[in-house]
Amino acid sequence: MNAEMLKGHLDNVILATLEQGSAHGYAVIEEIRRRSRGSFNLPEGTVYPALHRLELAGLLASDWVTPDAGRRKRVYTLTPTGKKALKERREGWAEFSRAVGVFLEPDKPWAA
Amino acid sequence: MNAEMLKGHLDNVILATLEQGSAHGYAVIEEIRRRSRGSFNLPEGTVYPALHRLELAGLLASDWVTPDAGRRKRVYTLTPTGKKALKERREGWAEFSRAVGVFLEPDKPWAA
DNA sequence: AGATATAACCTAGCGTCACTAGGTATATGG
DNA sequence: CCATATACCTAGTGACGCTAGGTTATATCT
Repeated sequence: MNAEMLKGHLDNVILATLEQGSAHGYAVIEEIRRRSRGSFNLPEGTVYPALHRLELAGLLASDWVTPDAGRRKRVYTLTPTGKKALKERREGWAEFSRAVGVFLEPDKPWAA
Repeated sequence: MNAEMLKGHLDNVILATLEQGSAHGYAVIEEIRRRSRGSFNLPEGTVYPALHRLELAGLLASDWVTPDAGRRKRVYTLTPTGKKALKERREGWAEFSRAVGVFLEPDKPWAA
């Protein structure tokens, strides 16, 4: 599974991760690795810019949190716009994966 | 369904299209549109460079065909290397779509 | 005859984006 | 003291789908 595949899908994965609850960047990376069972082991240089992009686009909001121990964390939360976007992107993914499946999943009946 | 999604998947779609039989570039475009039921309506500037790329990589071979009427066509055929690559890429797609599904298909049981 | 449309090919340049590689700061365990 | 893990950041690179423009050939409509 090469890295190029993720292009255009990373944002959706991040939004879906934060749908389960707010989290800081590093935790997002770990949660994506966990839920994907290791299929998505994303470097920070991939995720941090994506988070900034999504905040700039208004789909996420962030708050700096200073814990008693350890360094500052930036906690991201899905905005209402982000929730709406996620819903639309789910439909986009459904159409996309269905279409690709026609070509790459020949065992399925719809592969005409 | 935005265009960025296709990145890293177009090659696989093309290989799978030519698995059904050799075809020239323009026909590949039409066949992809047909099989995807219009989801993939790809411009020539997307498909032709991809075909050249795949031939350069040894996954496709091409022959110029001069018909009685009309202009010359370049007919592409899957090479043995291409067939093997397609098989691997099918597995890559299976893993990828499973992993994304965890995030974007919450109705499915595996979405833990 | 001229205009338009479709089939069929091509490529230079653009923008997006995941990734590499490097940096900073805080805490813990050997 | 040094390595490891946590936690953040960004400049630059490379890959690639797409835009926009071009060429050649046949058919159709005015």
